Amino acid sequence: MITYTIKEVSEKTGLPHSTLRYYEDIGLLKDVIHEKNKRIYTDEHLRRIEGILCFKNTNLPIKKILEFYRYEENLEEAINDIVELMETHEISIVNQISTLQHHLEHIQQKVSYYNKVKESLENNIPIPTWDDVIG
Amino acid sequence: MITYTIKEVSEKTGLPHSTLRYYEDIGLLKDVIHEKNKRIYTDEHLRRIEGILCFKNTNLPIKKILEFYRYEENLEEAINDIVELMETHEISIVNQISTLQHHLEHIQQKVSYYNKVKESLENNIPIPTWDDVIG
DNA sequence: TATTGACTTCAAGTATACTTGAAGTATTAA
DNA sequence: TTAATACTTCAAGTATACTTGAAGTCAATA
Repeated sequence: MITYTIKEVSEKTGLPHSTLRYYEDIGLLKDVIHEKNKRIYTDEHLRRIEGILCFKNTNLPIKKILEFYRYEENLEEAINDIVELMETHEISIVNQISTLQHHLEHIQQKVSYYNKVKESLENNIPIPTWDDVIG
Repeated sequence: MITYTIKEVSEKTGLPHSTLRYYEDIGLLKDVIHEKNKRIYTDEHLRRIEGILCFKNTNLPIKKILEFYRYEENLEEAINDIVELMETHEISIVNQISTLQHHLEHIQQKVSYYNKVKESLENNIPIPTWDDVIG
């Protein structure tokens, strides 16, 4: 079986050692082998970390990620909870994307505007108003 | 001039009183009029809060938002900084969107998978593996 | 054998962004 | 005039997610 040191896992996942230990402390990473005072990780741990990062990067709070894995351990009893958690999270991501897209347009307008301002200042011509550029 | 109480601003912006006071404390909201022991807000404040929320909702940290408004007060000297801040932020938002879109696909697969699991449990048929549903 | 390097634990500290609570003030309604 | 309402200040507390520091362990090389 292929195994990894904490350093290798850290490099592969981009998570610092401290975070890997922290995730283990709070029960997010389970069954990490402790042998001769060293942690040993397997591909299963790497997959789990990938999953954690997917949740984390979509702004699911750690408590909810923990909940998800608790449910997964009792799939039969918790199937409704797990489906609801996932569907709610899917909606959350869709909403996050549309919020970002909406605000992106506004930021792009700002980029336009301040570039025009910059140009005007460089050429010593009057600074445009927001409405000159955007309105 | 149209003015607003803290309550009205809170209702219009969705920000609690405490947050409006906090933003004022840290210098994010400026020139709020204090009259007869009450705060008075104008449409300019509302526009400023809109801007703050645009930045906040796109995950620009408060320190950077403060920086932006400090730059804006010295547009001529800080035009390069402000353009850089905005362009960097634009890129950040584009990256956030694509990260979310990428992870959304994975979450949608999970939704599919757990819905199949749920169905199987309800019909007393064997639970599919991930590869059965997704692979 | 000693020292180096890579790990270990555990408690305490940090960063960000607010929120809460206690005590006070001003305006209005009874 | 008293009581209710709606605000006010300011310090301290909270939530989330880690990070840091000090002191110790283990195996391998000098």
